Formats: sequence, C-alpha cells, structure tokens
Amino acid sequence: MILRGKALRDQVYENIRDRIISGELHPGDALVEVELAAQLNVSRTPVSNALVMLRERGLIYDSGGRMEVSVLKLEDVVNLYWCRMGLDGVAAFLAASKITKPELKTLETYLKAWETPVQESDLSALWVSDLKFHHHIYEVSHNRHLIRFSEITAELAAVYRRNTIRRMSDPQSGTSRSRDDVRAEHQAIFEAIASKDPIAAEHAARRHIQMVIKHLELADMSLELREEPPMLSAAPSVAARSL
Amino acid sequence: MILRGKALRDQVYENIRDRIISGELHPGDALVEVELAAQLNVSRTPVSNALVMLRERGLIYDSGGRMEVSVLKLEDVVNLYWCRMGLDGVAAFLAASKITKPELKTLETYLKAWETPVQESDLSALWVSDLKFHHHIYEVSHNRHLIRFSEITAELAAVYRRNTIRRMSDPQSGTSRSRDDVRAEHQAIFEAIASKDPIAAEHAARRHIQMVIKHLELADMSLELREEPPMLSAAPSVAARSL
DNA sequence: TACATGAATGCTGCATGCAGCATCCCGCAT
DNA sequence: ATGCGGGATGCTGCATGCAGCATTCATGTA
Repeated sequence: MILRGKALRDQVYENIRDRIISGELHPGDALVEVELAAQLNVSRTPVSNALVMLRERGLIYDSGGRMEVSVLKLEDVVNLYWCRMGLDGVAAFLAASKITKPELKTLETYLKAWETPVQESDLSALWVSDLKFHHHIYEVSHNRHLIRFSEITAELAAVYRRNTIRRMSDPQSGTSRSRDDVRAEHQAIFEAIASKDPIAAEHAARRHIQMVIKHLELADMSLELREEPPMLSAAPSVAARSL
Repeated sequence: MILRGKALRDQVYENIRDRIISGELHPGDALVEVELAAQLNVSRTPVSNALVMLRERGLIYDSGGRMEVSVLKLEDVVNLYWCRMGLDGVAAFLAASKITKPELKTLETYLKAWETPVQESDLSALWVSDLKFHHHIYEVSHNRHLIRFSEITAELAAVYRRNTIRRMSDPQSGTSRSRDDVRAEHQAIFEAIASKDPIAAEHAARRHIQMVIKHLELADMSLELREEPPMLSAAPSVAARSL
C-alpha cells in the first residue's frame, strides 16, 4: 500500500505534496506528524523528514512550531513568475543553443497538444501539456540547477493554480486567456528554439511569462470585484481547516 | 558550545554547510552521521535532518546510501551562473523599479568597498562585499522566492570558489580579472538601479554575470594547461577522504 | 462580567534501540 | 595467482520513548 523499493520519507514527501497540490490539504492547514503518520501507516520519523523537505521547497512553513500549508497570495505567485521569467528565459536560450533533432521532435509533440481541440471541461489535459512543454525546454538545457529550480517553482505554482483554478477559468470572468493566445506564444518559443536562435528564444519565453503575470493580476482584480458571494468553488476552507 | 535557542538541526546544518564552504570538508568526502553527531555532541537525529536539508540544497548528494559532499565541476558552476544570470537580471530589474532612498544608500556602501584599496592577501574581504552587494539587490527586490534562490546559488558557488580560490587568484595564471573590471561592472549596475532604469539594470546585471562565466571558463582552461604538477593547494583530497 | 492564573493537553524536537543492506575483507578453491 | 564465496562490519532508515514548550480551557477572584 505504501511500500516500495524507495525510501519511505520520499514517498511521504510525494504523498503530502500531491495532497497539497490536489487541494485535499488547504492553505493554512496544520500538518500534524502523528496524524499523517497514522494515515500513511508509518512512524513519525519519515513524516518529520518529509516535512523538512517540504519546508525547504516552500510548500509548507513553520508557524511557531506547527507546520502549515503555505498560503500563497497573489503577490507571492507574481513573485514566483518573476523568477520563472528569468529562469525560463535562460532555459530557452540554452535550449536553442544545443537542442538536438529528436529533442526538438519531442518538444513539437507537446506543442501540438494545444492545437487539438479539447473539451472545455478537460482543462487539466492542457495544463499537463503546458507543464511538459516548459519542462522539456528545461531538460534540453541540460542544466541540472535550472531543472531543479523549475521543479520547485512548478510545484509552488501548481498549488496556487489549484486554489484558483475554478475561479481563474470561470468563463464569466472574461479574463481567461484564450487557448489561441497561449498556443501562439508557445509557437513563438518553439520556432525560435527550432531555428537555433537563442536570443529570440529567450525573448519569446520571457514574453510568455510576462503575459502570464499580466493575466494573473487582471484575473485577481476581476475576482476581487466579484468576491462578494464568498467563493463558489470547492468546500469552504474554514470547515476543512477545523478538521 | 553548541546550544542556543535555535533548533539543533539548523545549527548542525549551518555547521556542516560552513565546513563544506570553508574547505574543511572536501568534495567527495563521506558524511557519516555518527561521526558528525559525535563531533557536535548531539544525537544522530538532528544530523540526519541537517543532511536532508543539505541534500535539498545540493550541497551534498546521495551516493547509494552514503551522503557525500558534492563535487562541483566547472560545468556545474557555469550552469549555476547561467541561473544567476537570469535571477540577478530579474532582481536588478525589480530593484530598479522599487528601491528606496535608504536602500540605495546601503547599496552604495557595499559598492564603495571596492574602491578602497585592499591588501592583495585579503581577497576574502572583497568577496564579502561582493556577496553583500548582490544580496542586497535581491533584498531590495522584495521577492522572497528570488531571495531564496539567490541564497541557494550563493552557497553552491561559495563551495566551488573555495575549492578553486587559490588556483583562481594565482597571479601567475594571468586570468584573474582586475578589481577595476569588477568594480566598473558593479558601478554600472548601481547607477542603473539608482536612476530607476529597470531595463538598464537588468542588462548591466546580466552583463556582469556573463563576464564571470567567461572568466570561469578562461581560468579553467589556463588551469588545465598548468595542471601537470597535480595541485598546489591545500592537502591532497585523497588523504582527507580516507580520514 | 471580565480578567488573570494555573493545570491539562497536545505537539514538536531530540535521543536511542533495532533491523536491514551494502561493503569489505579474508579464506578457500581452482 | 586469481576468482569466488561467506562472514563480519558499519552505516543508514525506521520506530519509539521522553522531555520541554506552547496553547487552551477552566476556575477563581476582583
């Protein structure tokens, strides 16, 4: 059930991380070692280690002894994407410098996913493609530090995305970017990399993130205006928190 | 001796980190929990936790169960500085956007340290100024993720610097950058930030890191040419390893 | 009624015991 | 001499015991 060849603490880490990203654990929720240990049928030790790892990556934080799921405000996520702008830019630059034929073909595969029509409901499929596309550029950079940072930022961004997904993608908000916009930006990145033009690639990658940041701020503004009816998504976080 | 108000594991983390950076622990050295615990008069638990933290930050790595001090090759460090180029650029951009008068004054203080003549022997003083200068730009960006990444990269770079310091600064190598070069680059960054010109600031910051990368590669080349007499610095790592 | 004080609870952090695994060394056989 | 095998060693990872600290709740007093 929870046993494999891998180290227990890593499994616990992944489990908690996924539960945070999936929204099962809400921002602000306290992470109690004995509870988690009981849930996963392990002792407190691997849980404690996993919490240290989670803290190192910013997914949880130390609230005076208690560990709690990080609460990412818009400012945090915008800050996160500022990092991404720098990192994605460099990754695209390096990728354009050294990408190989087969790597390029793989990248094209992820790009194409945006062209095939997708159900409105199945936005998650697009996200996966999006993640794969960007991650592959990092892989191609063959820069392990860059890859590490991309993973950290991706995990953090995923948490925020989860907690705002329904709100962000709400068609009524009118702030959702069209898939075509995103696709076009990805296309530009891809073409610059394909034509081995590092400067153009970096430029395109940065431009893409700039649009994301712009959209984040716009969406947030529109949300605040409509925030009167508390929140239409998921279970009220208050209830979950007291659990 | 080792007790304070802070958590033991954090103290252990700092202790080991500093010993890695100072060169007391060499790349490839095995980190044995019981040994470290005995040296610091603590149990294995906080040591184990510290090792998890160190691993998360890339200072050590898992070598099939054993934890060993990371071995940073030139390629790794160049990769690290590619990250820095993206991050420093963004930090400078943000700093130029929002720096305040007092913050600017502080930054100028660190800049000035490069103007006062320093003994050839006391290069470490310059490094500290260098670190403070760059770190302050990150602080001013008021972006906690950016600050985090800067600390991670700075720690890793410090390890490499330690292991190449004597070689790099060897006057005979002829590859050392003059202090004036560095000072001029810092000056450019400072002026762009002072004049609240984000684009110029990012440009200057990136240019600075580009020079660092260039210098790293040059220095390494010249080292390889003179590498015949194994290594003139420190104790042979073989001996230290078997210790 | 409001505030202060003290006890009980619950959780973390550290220490230690235990088992499993890999490594290394030595001896034996080819 | 070399290669193979078995035993001993040492280390990690996990479990658990223990103490200290903070929070909370209840009770007593102003």
